Amino acid sequence: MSAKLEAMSKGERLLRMRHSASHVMAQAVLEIFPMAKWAIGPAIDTGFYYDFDLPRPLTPEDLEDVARRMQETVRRGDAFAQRFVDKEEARRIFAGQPYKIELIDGIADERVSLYQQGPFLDLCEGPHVERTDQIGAFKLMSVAGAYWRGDERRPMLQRIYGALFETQQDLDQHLHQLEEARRRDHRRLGRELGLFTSAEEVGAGLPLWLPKGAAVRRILETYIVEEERRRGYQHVYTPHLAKVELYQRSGHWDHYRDSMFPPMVLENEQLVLRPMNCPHHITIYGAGQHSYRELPVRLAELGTMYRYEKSGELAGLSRVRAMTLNDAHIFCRLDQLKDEFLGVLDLIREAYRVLGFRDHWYRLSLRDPADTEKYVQNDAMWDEAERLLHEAMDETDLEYVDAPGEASFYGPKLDVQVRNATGRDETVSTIQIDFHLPERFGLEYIGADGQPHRPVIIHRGVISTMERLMAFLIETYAGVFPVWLAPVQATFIPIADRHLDYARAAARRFIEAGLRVEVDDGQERMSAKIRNAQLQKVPYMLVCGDREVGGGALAVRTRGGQDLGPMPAEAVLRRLLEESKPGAEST
RNA sequence: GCCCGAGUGGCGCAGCGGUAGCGCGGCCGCCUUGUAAGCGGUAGGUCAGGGGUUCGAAUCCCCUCUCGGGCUCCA
Repeated sequence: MSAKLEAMSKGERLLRMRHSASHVMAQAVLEIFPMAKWAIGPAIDTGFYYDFDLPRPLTPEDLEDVARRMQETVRRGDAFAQRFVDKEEARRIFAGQPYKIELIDGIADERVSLYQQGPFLDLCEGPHVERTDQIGAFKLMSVAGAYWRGDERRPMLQRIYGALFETQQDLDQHLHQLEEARRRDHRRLGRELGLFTSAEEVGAGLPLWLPKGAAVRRILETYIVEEERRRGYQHVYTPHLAKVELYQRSGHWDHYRDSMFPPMVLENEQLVLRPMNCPHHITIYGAGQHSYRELPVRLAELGTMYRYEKSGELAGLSRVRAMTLNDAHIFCRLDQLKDEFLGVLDLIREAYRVLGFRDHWYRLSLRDPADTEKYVQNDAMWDEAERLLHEAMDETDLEYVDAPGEASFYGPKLDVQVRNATGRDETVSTIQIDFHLPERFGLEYIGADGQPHRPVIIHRGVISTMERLMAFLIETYAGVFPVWLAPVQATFIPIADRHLDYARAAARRFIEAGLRVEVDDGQERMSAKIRNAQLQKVPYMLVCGDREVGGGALAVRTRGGQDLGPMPAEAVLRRLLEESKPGAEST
């Protein structure tokens, strides 16, 4: 490494290495396809990519060929040389390269920057390393389709992704992390642990919860409903469909129709599956009279809803077409808004603590000023809601980032983004301030002045949809659920047939006490039963043999591999009950 | 939805023009067992579905469905 490179921060150096590698890759691809058109090739988090317009799809063999050619360029150690030309000259150089021409047209300056290494000349601002032998350790990972400029109406290009790190050791570590992510993947663990499944005949994006997955879900639902009850929420039940008129009134029909299943037409009405629960809850609020004294009204429901997600967007449990949201709508006065917002935030933080979510950040999702058509038209309302959100957030000690363009169609929101096993962020919690729907539905409360006033609605989801939550939990714990969440908390393991009755009677006691246990009454050896329980990540294995049967004991083994020896059955039961409280640490 | 790749018994895989195989699991039997796999036997597949090419297709081609990696979109 040169002194100049060494003087840089590691981040700056990596950026240059990765960006330089993308040029080296483009050179290799052009050697193979001289007629190729090439687009852009930036550095990304873990490496780099470059987009190409090629005469045929790339194969894995092509990637090997590209990598080989890249190594040759690296070996030569060609210098990266920058030079500047005026736009006219640049257009001549990149004649026949429509993507480059478009990029040139988009540059404000009259002068554009070019970089050359060996025979390869590219439109590029840099920066780069000095020579091609300084790009570090890389591996070409995959070929993917990507729209030119991320616009689905524009041509689909072929993108080659590469991973790149400073040293082979760093690269190996990264590849190892990817391997680890695959090991934690909720789709794989969901099958191995018997949590959920899907069936071609049922349909894409329509998961089926197996008994063990359903057990975990029930615990989560019970936990959150109880937590909400303590915080003054009232739970309701509402149907999963409604007349299309309801969504015309709410505005979903105008702004959200692409994500809705088409209407079912029968007799004289059209019914649609609901994509959101708010209209139903709003209708409940609107069905009665409300005094300012009874606000806020907090209506909650584990609301099942249906969204038509494009087929290519579906993914395991984290992106589905039928989902149940931990939903609630808070109807309050303007002067209560901030407290209610902070109350929801507090609930979110408490839930994350209990669930063990650590890696998350706060995103203030605002309207995109450049594309206001996507949203309901009411500038004053948007400005006020966004101002209030900022104000409320600034009152907390939380850091957050503004994200223009991420708002919901009816209002801005605070999203809590959680990082999953594959390193991708997804929204788990959301708090939305809504001045719009109260207007559309003519909602009112009677104020102290005896006059009708308009309430504000806070839409909020705390633990997300049960589907996405399940996916996160599986990945967070790599399937090793804490005792309070484990679908099976203990497996009783009788050593021989003569211990079966004892094991069953003991298990009965545990079940009556509210615990989730099983008896492994198979014909295998004890050690095979232990192995099975280990693979299923059952927290406790309770061995029943001659030594235990006499004294009312259970030989306790933890899934951590610890043999705790015989313990009184009652002591084990108490311990399990203690660890079954929401958020309890498992030993 | 778009680009690329993949679908073989419940699961993991082999076979890639000439009559469908392995491991795990399942079932039956034997063993009666002490902290991560006891032994033996046996059943189970319209090779995702449909169409085509061929004397012959799991293998080649086309369409559909599902899954995966991305893009766009999103809880």
